[in-house]
Amino acid sequence: MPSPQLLEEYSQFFRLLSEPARLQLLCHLKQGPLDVASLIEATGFSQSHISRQLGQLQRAGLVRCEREGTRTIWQADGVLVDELCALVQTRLKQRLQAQLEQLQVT
Amino acid sequence: MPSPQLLEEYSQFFRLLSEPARLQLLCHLKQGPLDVASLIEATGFSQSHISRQLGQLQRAGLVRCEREGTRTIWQADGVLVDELCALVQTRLKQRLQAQLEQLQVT
DNA sequence: TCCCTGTATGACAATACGCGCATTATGCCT
DNA sequence: AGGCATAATGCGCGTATTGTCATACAGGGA
Repeated sequence: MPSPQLLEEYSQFFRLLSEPARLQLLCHLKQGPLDVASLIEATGFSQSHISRQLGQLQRAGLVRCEREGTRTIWQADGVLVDELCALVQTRLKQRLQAQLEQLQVT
Repeated sequence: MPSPQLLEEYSQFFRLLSEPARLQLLCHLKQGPLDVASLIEATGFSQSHISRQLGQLQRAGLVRCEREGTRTIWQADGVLVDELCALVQTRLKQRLQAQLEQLQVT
C-alpha cells in the first residue's frame, strides 16, 4: 500500500488532467510553443483562466515558459501526458471493443 | 489535436483517479479481493460512500464484483492504474531529484 | 413468512472548483 | 517618467463533488 501522502500526490496529479480545459491547453502546446494570445484564440477561454491553468500545469512541471518581452511563450515539458493518454486510450478501445462483442453476441 | 469528445473521456477517466478515497480503494483491492466490510474497516469511510465510489470505478471497468450471498466481493480489474501510477511516480521522482540538485547547487 | 444482514439510493450540508470581470503588477517603448 | 501591452491576482457566482445519515431494497435462514 502506498502511503497516504503518496496517494495524495498521485490524486493531485491526476486531478490536473481531470479537466478538459487543461488537457486542451496541454494538447495545443504539444504541437509547439505558443503565446497566450494564441491559446486564447484557440480555446476561447479568458486570459485570466488560461493564466491560472498554465500556472498549475507549470507547478506540476508539465509546461514551461520563457519570457519574450512582455509576452510569454509556453511549451509542453516532457512526454508524460502523452504516455498517460496512450495508456488510457488503449483501455478505452478495449472497453468499446468488449461492448461491441457483447452486442454481437446478443 | 484529439477531438473534444476524446478529451472529455480522458478527463473523466483521470477524474476517477483524482480522489484519494478512490485511489485508496483501488490500492486495497489490488492486494486481493475484499468484501465491503473490510474496505470500511480499512478506510474508515461510510458504507454508502464506499458503495458509490465502487460503483463509479466499476462503470469505468477498474473494479469488478461478484455476489456471494448478500455480501459482495470486489477486486481490481486490470493493471492500467498500476501502470499510470508507475509513470507518475517516475515523474515525481525526477522532479524531486531536480529540486534536490537545485538546492545543492545553490 | 418474518427477520436479519448487507448493499444501493435519496436528501442534504459542506466544500472545492471552474470561469469571468475587474484590477493590479510587470516590462517595453518613446 | 508616462503610456501601452501583456500577464497575474482578488473577488464573486454558479455548479459539481465529497461525504454522511436515513431509508429503501434484496437475499438467506429460522
